[in-house]
Amino acid sequence: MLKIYNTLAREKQIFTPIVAGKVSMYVCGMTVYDYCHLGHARVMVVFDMVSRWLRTSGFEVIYVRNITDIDDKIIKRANENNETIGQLTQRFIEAMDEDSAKLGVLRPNIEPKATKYVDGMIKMISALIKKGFAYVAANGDVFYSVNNFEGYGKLSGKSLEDLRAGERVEVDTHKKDPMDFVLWKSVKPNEPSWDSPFGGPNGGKGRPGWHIECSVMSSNLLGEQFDIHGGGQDLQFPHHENEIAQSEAAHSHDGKACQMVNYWMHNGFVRVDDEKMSKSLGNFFTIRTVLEKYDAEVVRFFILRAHYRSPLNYSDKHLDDAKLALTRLYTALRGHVVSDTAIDWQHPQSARFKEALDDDFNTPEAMAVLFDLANEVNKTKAVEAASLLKNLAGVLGLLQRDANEFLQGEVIINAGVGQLNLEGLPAKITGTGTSSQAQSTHAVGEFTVSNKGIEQFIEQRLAAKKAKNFAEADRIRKELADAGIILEDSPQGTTWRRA
RNA sequence: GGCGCGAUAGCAAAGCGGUUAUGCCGCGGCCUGCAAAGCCGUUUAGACCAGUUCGACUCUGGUUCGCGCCUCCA
Repeated sequence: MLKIYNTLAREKQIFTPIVAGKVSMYVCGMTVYDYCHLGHARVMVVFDMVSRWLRTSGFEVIYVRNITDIDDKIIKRANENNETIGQLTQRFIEAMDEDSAKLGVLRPNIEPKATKYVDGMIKMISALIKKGFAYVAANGDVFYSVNNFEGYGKLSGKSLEDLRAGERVEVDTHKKDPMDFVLWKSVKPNEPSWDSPFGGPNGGKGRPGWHIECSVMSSNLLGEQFDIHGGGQDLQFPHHENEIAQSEAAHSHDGKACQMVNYWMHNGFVRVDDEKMSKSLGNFFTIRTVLEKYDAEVVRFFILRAHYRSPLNYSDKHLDDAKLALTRLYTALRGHVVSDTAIDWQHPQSARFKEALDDDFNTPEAMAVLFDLANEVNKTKAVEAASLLKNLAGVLGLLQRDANEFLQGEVIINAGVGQLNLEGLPAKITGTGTSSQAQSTHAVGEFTVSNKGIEQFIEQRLAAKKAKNFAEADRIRKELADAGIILEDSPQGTTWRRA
C-alpha cells in the first residue's frame, strides 16, 4: 500500500486516488529563459521516478508538467538577446528536452505551455472577480484578495497575520492588502499583451500573472480536483498557496470550496556548500555543465540515491562517489545475458524494494536492495539475480544500458596527461588539446584513448605475460592506468574499464 | 521577528524501541605472477542535557547548531 508524505497534512498518508486505478498528477515545470540547473534536474528526475513507480504499481497515470513561457524574466532576457520571446523559449524548451532525455526522464503525458491557456486564465480571473475574490485596481492590474479566501495559508502553515508581520513585500499602493497577489498585469510598453474584459486605463490589455497559469492548466487538463501536485519546496509559498486560493475559490459551488489537490508533494533542494542552489544566489550548475564531466546516469543515480524530501548536497566528490557506486552495480551485471522477464514481486528482494518505494518513495532503501542483489550476483553468478537486479533498477530508470557501454564508454580524462609516456598509444583527441600537446610535457587538454588502442595494448601485455615478462606487462598496465584505463584479469581473459 | 525542516560513523545516506542498512574510503584475509574486480571478515555512529521504558539512535521535553520559507525561485 502506497504512502505519500502530504505537505498539506504534514504526514505520510495512505494514497487513495479519486478514481480507482487512475492517478492525475501535475508538477510545476520550468520557466524557460535559461538552461536548466541541477535543481531543475532534481524535480524532473524525482517526479519521473514517482510516475514510474505509480505506473509500475498498476495505476494509469496522467502526468502533466507545465512550461511557463511568458514571464518578466523571459521578456527581459529576450530583449537583452534581441530575439523574440518565441525564439528564446523555443530554444530553451529544446535544451530542456535534451537535458531531461539524457537524465532518463520520460516525457510527461502533457506539457502545456502557459501562452496557450490565456483564454482559460481570463475566464478564471473573471470568475474570481465575479465571486468577489479578485478586484481590478486603478492601474488595470487585477489582484487576488487573500482576505476573502478562508483557507489562505493552509499549505504553507502561515497565517495572514504572520505573513504581514514578517512582510518584506514592496508596498504596492494599488493593492488593498499587501499580501494580495497579481492575477493580471496591465500592459507595459514593449511587452506582449492579450485582450481582456477587465477594463482599466489600458482597456484590459495585459498578461497573466504566474500563479494563475498553473491553476488554469491543471484544472483544464486534470479537472477541478486531482490527485497529486508536485514541485520544489520553494514553490510551497507563495506559488502553491496561491494556486489553492485561486482554484478553490474559482471552483467553489454555492459557496462551498472544492478541494483542488489531495496530495501535495515537495522535493528538497539541491545545495552547494550547504546553501540552496538557485539562480538568485548564482551558485548553480547547469545540467549540461555537469554532463560535460559526468555520465548522465551517474547524475540520475546521485539524485535518486537520496530521499526526495532530503536536501541534496552537490559536489564533485559526491558525484565521484555516486559514480563508483553505480560502477559496482554495472560490474555485477557485466557478462550476464539478462532476461527481460516480468519482475517476480514475491521474491524477498522485490518485496523489499516495493515496500521501500511504497513508503513515500524511499529510493535510498530501494537502492540498498539493488546492492544486496549485486552482491548475490557476484557470489552466485545466478542469471536470475542479475535479471532481477536489472529489472528492479529499471523501475528507477537505471542500469538499462549494456554494462560495457557504461564501464568502457568514453569519458573525459583530465589533466596530468602530460606526464604520461603515451608513445605509440593510439590516442583520439577531443576537446581543446591536440595530439602533440597531449604527449608533450605541459599538455593541458582532454583526450580519450580509443577502444581499439586499448585492445592492442591488452594483446601486447598478454604476450608479455605469456613470456613471463611481468615487468613489461606491469609497465603496460601502469601506463594504461595512468591514462584512466583499468585492466582486470580473469580466468575468461582480460577486461578493461575506464576509471 | 514569525513559521517549518534537520542534526547518524572519515564521506554520503536509510530503516528501526532490543537482532548486519547500503555505497565509497580504511584495515585483515582469500583469489591473482603482482594488481584490479570479486568474495569473506573488520574498525569508525547516532549534536548536547533530561525524561518515559526492562531496554532508545529510534518516543517526549529542553538546549545548541545548521538549513529553508516569509520577495522571483525547482
